[in-house]
Amino acid sequence: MNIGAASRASGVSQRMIRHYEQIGLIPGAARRDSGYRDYSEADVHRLRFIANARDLGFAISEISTLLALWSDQRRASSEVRSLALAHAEELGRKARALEAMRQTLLTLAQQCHGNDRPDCPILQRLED
Amino acid sequence: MNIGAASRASGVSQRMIRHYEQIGLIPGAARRDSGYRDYSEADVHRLRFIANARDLGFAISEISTLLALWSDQRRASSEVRSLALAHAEELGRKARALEAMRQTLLTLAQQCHGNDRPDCPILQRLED
DNA sequence: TCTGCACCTTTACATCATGTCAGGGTCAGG
DNA sequence: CCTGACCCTGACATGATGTAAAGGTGCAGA
Repeated sequence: MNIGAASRASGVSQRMIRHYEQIGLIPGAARRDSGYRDYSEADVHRLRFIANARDLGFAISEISTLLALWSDQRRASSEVRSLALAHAEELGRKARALEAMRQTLLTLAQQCHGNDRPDCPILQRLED
Repeated sequence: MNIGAASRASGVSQRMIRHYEQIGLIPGAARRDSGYRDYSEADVHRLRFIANARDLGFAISEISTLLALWSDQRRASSEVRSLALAHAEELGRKARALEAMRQTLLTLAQQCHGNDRPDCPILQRLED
């Protein structure tokens, strides 16, 4: 399977497939005589795994660990679980930070009459 | 005031002060004969404004607009308000996305007994 | 006055994940 | 054999920020 087909089958862009290969997240693909990369079903399976992990917000370094655990038949599921929980906590931190910013902005916007006069508590707050 | 003092007074790193100057977010600083940048209290005030806006998650392009509105005495506060509300909505979108990822991970982790056996619903889910 | 240290200057490279473009080679059908 | 679709590598861009190198400046103390 050429890279285009592998990309369509996995949902990972050709650009990122080559990138993942370059940074060592996935092994170098087999090559045809022409130099074209050649992917197996197992390769596509791994790419889908990566795409799903990315969708859950895992960073490449975390995915690298997940891939190792995935292919380790003797792995302990507790390792995967604690990685997932740590990541969930990190996501929660980020979500709460964004939410706090949002609340601040909403409060300020509420205090801003939003007419065509120049005074605005939002700008005043930014000056402090 | 040299850049180091301006940095300490505003909370913006020297690196970012120079960067903001380079990308045109702030005007080029006055220079001494030595070539050293020289900052006024007004310059520091503007840098603090930028730092506060960054803390609220505004992107540089949005801050550029905010700075223009800030220095425009004839501005309408409604412009500032709608910019803030649009940004708040964007923050909400991102926060909800992170929260959805987090919930997915928590659900999966709950289904994972987390012992030393290899089967793990988290990894299974990533395979789909 | 010389010396040393703290500060300043510019330039460049790194991050992270991803897009896009350029300049070329390959393959398959008509 | 030509054409269009595909593939290759390499390079540049994003956004916000850090760090490092190589060199000039300014001031205080010996």
